Amino acid sequence: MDYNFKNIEKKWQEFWAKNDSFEPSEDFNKEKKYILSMFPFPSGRLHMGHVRNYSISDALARYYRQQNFNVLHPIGFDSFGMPAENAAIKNNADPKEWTYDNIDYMKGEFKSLGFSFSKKREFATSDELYTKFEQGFIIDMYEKGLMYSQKGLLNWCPNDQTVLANEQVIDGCCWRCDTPIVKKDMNQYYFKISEYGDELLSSLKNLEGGWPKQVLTMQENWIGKSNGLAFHLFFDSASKGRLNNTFDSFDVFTTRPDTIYGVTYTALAPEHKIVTYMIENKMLSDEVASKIQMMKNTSSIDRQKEKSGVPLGISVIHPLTKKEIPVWVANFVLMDYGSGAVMAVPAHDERDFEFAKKYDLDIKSVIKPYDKELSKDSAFTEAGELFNSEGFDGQNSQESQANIIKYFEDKKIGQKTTNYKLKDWGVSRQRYWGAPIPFVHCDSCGLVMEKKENLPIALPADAEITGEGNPLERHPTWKYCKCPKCGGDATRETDTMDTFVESSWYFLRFCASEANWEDEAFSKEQIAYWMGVDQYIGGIEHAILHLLYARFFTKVFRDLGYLDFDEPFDRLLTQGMVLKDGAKMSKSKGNTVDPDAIIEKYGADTARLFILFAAPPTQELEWNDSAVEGAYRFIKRFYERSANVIKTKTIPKIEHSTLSKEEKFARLKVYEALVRANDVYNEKYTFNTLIAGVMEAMNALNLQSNRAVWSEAYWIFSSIMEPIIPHVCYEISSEYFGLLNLSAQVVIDEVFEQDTLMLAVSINGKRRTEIEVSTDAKEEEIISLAKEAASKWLEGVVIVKEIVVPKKLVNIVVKG
RNA sequence: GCGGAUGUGGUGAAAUUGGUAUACACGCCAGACUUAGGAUCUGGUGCCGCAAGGUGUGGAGGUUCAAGUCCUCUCAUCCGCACCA
Repeated sequence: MDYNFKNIEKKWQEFWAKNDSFEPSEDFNKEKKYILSMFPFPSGRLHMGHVRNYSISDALARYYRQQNFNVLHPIGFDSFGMPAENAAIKNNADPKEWTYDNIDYMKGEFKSLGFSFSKKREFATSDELYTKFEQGFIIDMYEKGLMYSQKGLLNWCPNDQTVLANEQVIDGCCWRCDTPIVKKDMNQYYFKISEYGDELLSSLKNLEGGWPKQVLTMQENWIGKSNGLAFHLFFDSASKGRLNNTFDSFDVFTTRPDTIYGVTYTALAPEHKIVTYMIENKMLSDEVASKIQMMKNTSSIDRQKEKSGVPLGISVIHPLTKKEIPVWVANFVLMDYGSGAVMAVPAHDERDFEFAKKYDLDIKSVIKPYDKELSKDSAFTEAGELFNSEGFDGQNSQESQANIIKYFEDKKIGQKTTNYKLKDWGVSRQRYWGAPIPFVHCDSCGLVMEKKENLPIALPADAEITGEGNPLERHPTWKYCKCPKCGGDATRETDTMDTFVESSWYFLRFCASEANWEDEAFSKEQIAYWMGVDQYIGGIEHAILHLLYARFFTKVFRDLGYLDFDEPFDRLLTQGMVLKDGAKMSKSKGNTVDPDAIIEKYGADTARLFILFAAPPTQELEWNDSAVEGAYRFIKRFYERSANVIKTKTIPKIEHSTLSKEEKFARLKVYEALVRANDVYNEKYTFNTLIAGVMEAMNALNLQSNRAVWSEAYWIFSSIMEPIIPHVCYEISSEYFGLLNLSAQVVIDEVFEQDTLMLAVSINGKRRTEIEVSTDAKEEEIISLAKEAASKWLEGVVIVKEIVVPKKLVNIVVKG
């Protein structure tokens, strides 16, 4: 009866593989559950974060299978991306070979962990069959006007030699290699995600309850909606002349129209087109021009250190007071928000104040607090009462905002406007290992979409990857093609797509059964049945990027008519990180624990049990070697004590009333564990408490030796623990129960019925003693028992009140 | 600065949602079995105290018969965003 995990785990892994145990049914009348873990990048080996991620989803998938749901629990590989190319540069490897070798190895790891993934729906996003449909979608999006190309200032990573999306720039550095990014003027393709900004924001409401609050807030902040007033500031005639009449105005946006009368200067971003024009046409002194150039060259982090600016020597007219206002260039004005220009109200905005103090600009107060004096030493940024504001004097900030906007609109000099921080998603990358953008450049037809029947446009196998430039661009033949429209000589687009495009629809592809893979990306019917994902599980690091893009794609696909819902993921669980020695496991810190080594030493069940027992899934998990041993010991005991079980094809019938106290107690604990298990799998996901409940019940079982009680307990345990430690549970279940117990378990009430129960007795809320009372004892009876037991504490005091909380306690309130 | 969380034994963590604080596990201590134990089993283990008892969920107040849980203030830590006009 030795616990030989190696034999047991191998045996059941082979059994599951041979029986296709985890394939979803095509019967769409069954109730479904779609359980999805974020798919991995095939970096080579699984790490503990993966093991945690898939242990959680596997537990849910296996539970729902037992409950007779049709369960889709797929896995795939997010296999395009730069590490493959970097390996190619470093080791002269073929990115494709490198990727698919890694995938093979990781599939072996999945198997050795006993994860119940559907095998038949596995794919890698670098599969040409996946690229084929993705390219089709891109063409659709372009034709629908949801994708466009534009020259613009882009985030360029000099190390990775590619453009990055705004979302991929962290603190001014590349999200992947931490190299400071530089701005580069390039042509780039964009998805119009900003067009969906409002819906992406408003439908976050529908995710409340299902998604962690933190993620909702992060997305809300990222979208960054703000309402305000936009208007033109017109140059005075002298300034217009200086600008050769090329410009007569520029736009500004404010969320504080109530401060409009306090505008004393305005500021443009260093990259603003008027500034560029003035520099190019030598309208500024060399000194001023070089100062502006320096601002442009300064990274966004350094720009935050100190405000600086220069006057441009031109002025605009205040739209209401008609006064002249100087125009400055200021380093704190961002080109990519609003119009790249601001009206400055130093009296009521901290930045404007700081800038005005530094350059000795006018400060004009127009709002005062209701309850105190206006300070001259700082900006008053709160709401208050307007003054110095002509017809709006005396109004409060809030009402005046609406009134001032209306005034601008009535006079047709401005309008109510909504601004978003969310920018369009730049998706082209100058890299090899990605899905080619299926467009063709033709001298006579311009930009032409590839014909869908020619898809996929696959990568050439013989590209030279050196880390410099774009391998597709440099390939001797790949880019030369015929124009799909006129048939003339043309060239292919050599940019590839951001890998986040692949992960934005992979969950839809999983809904397609293998039989249809060649013909369609997915069918509407299959999608309608399987979507939305009932439970999505992954790391918080995807809170913005992936999860926002996937939501965007879902809405786009809806508008393209591919599907009929608005949000892809009904419930989201963001798992905590796996730590060792208080820090995130990482190769550079040398504090990693290799899953393969743990499996070799203790087996997959131990790894899974430890990971789910050590902390609730949403919390950080500290790796602890001796606690792993503890998990192993529990499984070993669990297995060895199954020797007490009698073989049976049904759950044993037990006459509860004939049992001893210990036997009754053991049954109580067993059924308490079952109740908790249902609660955990359906609602709470706190697997640690479920496991604790089973351990408690095991401890209680050990105090008695009734083999019927043991058998009933194991019938239930090997069912409710199977989602967590499947191999050993299958072993026990097949040995004693013919695998017939791996299904929904019925809670019986009689075990919870006790003859007597213990009530705590407290005096003034302080626990003093306890009493045993029969379950049908009357309240007076209980009180008198309690008084008797607590007599010691009742001498010389007056009883004010007696409170009986049924099945819990008696509280006696005393005075004196 | 704005936003989101989290603070409970030596450690990871429980607490049926206002009702016996510390379940379960790790660690530690003791005992048993052993030639031996880093195996296994049994028992103990919040803190102070010989005990009676006192005290205890970051801190200070409050509501309540009763607060880890609700309210007010406050401190600390972590995370995200950040010159967004």
